[in-house]
Amino acid sequence: MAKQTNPDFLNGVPELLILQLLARRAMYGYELVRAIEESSGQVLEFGEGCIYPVLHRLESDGDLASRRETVGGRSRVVYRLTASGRKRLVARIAAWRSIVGAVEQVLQGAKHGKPAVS
Amino acid sequence: MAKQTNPDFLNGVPELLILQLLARRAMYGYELVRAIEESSGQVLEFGEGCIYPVLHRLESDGDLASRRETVGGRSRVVYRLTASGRKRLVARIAAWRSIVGAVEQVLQGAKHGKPAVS
DNA sequence: TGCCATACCTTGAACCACGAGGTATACCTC
DNA sequence: GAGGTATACCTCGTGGTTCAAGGTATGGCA
Repeated sequence: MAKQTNPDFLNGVPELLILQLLARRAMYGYELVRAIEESSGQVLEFGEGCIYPVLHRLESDGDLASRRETVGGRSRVVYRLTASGRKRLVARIAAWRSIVGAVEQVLQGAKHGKPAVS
Repeated sequence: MAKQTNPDFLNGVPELLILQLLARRAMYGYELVRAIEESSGQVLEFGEGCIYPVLHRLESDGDLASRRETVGGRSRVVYRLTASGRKRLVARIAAWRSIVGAVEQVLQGAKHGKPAVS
């Protein structure tokens, strides 16, 4: 049995990936959903109900700016990274690498912390 | 001021580390709390309110077995990994590496998924 | 005309880390 | 012997986050 609750290791990962992808080029929500799937080799699949709230929160925090665009009669909301968002991305990546490094350290049974980054 | 909400990347990490540390040797809750801090170089610090519920859940799932021990008048609950828990650890590590690999792939801007593991 | 893909959004539930609080015993100091 | 600190266990409530499901609307295709 052993119910698997939901210890997926995703937490802040959508935000990190959104910031990273938008750092390369401006995109709209629906595009981001599939860009994450494709770019991760179908390993990471976030639904729209997960992506949109993050976009709205990041925008209200000033980390994203949106611009309405109409292509072929279709209305899209295109997001781009602001300067503030770029700083947030750098901080998030640093935090991510710190966590990953620490977990790997435990998994490999290291006894003493090493100052060197990967 | 760009509130930092709580996008720590910890989710299932306590469970993973507990399983890993108990795979090496049996430990009790209070010991685990500080073993995680020390073993991760003070990067990961989980409170007791986070560790104990995980221990109880893992035990009720049959992944841990507990044994009461009295040392110097002090009562401790020592946990050890069961066969089921060992399988869970292997699965959790595989999931962890899969996630980390996928995120790194996106961060490095890979376009096509590669079949090879890291 | 009907169907699917595109494109956006909201809502509700479940889950998890975390802080704060609570109990009890041993050890050390005063 | 009185008081504080460290050990050792536990529970509760809160907040943030993922996620499935549902809802709306338009364009292209058969």
